[in-house]
Amino acid sequence: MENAAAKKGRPRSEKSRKAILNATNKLLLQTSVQELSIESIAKKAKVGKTTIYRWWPNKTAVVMDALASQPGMQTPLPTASSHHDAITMQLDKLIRLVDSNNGQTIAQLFSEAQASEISLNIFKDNLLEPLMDAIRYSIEEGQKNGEFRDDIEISLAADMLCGPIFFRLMAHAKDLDRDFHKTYPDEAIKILAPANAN
Amino acid sequence: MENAAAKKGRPRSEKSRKAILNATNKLLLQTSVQELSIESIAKKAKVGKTTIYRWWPNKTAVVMDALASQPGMQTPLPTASSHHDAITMQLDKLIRLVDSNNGQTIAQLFSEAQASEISLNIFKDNLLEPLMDAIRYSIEEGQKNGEFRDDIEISLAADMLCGPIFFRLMAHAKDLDRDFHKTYPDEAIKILAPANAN
DNA sequence: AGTATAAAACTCATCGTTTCGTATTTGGAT
DNA sequence: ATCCAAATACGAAACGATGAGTTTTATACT
Repeated sequence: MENAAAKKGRPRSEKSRKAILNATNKLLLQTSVQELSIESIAKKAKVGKTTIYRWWPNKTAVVMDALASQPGMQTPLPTASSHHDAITMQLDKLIRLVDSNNGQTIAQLFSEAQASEISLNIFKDNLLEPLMDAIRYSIEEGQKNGEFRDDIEISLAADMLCGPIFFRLMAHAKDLDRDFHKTYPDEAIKILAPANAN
Repeated sequence: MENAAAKKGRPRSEKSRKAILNATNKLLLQTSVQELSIESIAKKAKVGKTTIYRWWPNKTAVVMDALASQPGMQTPLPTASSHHDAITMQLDKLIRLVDSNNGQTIAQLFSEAQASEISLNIFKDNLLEPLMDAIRYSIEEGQKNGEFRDDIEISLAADMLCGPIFFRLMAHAKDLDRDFHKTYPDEAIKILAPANAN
């Protein structure tokens, strides 16, 4: 359906798309994802509601796109000299992400995802899994080369590294402070330290 | 307003209250907290919508009460022989809680709390903080008597113990499986092991 | 006598869909 | 190249459905 260069008619307006994502980002500075309505986006973007519904399945998808469209969301990590460093850098990046203006939005997206299977998948595919995959990969490689202890399941270790960050974001975001930034990654990675180390 | 034994007239109907909480619990087996409407509760409980609004401030409060009214939610922990054991038992209890029928409901309540300050406080006061307080207390005592290392902040350690459980509940509840039950508490508490141990 | 109750009607907001007339682009024919 | 017709996206408006939270009223209970 998506192939077939033989397609007539008017193409999707890139102008509308940008206006919509832009308006979404602006509105998110003032309201929560839950309070945000498709109608308000349409109004702010000076666009018909139909246009939004045509291109996105639901609100979560729009917000996710809007988030991704922000500059700075796509910056790759610098290469690390060890898997240990790679992981602390990834955790550091995650902490900065949830402590930014977008932190609340991310928490709210994660929340929306609890009510709808579709939203959960959108959230996972676009944000959570890429992040977790990278961490799981680093854990696996670090286990292979002996940097980490290998008597812990990879998926469990990844949850133990990332879980507390999301938990703090949702339970008491105030405490995502400088001290947490500084101490958490180093503290967390200890769970992977080989038994003979320390 | 709530005191004053000198009150004439009809008192609050305990029958209505139970019917409402009961209906809420039943409906929660079929729908998410987000989808649950006060109207549907009223209808199922054969009660006027007004009655619900008179006694609870919002949906979160009703659901919270309904959850607490279930048998098994109030069971105290057996006394532990050490703070180490106390914590693993508390973690075990938390895992059983979120892996029960109520797991999804708890995740959804946590989610609702992200959009509303009132809901967040209801959730924290009734569920999260009692739990976290107990764990923080055990950490503190264990640090005092030398059972745990004391070069980690109590609040951080508590988040590192509980965070992964909530994270798994919300991100991939399927993996709250028997293996997780069995391995997580023992694995998690290692973060508190003294440096010379192992 | 006083108050809680169920039921119903009400206002208001928003959702997601549908309809409609218009604007715009494309591909093919000339 | 130029024009035309088909195809499609567009904004605006209206729709029915749903549910929130309030108000009213007559009734039941203590």
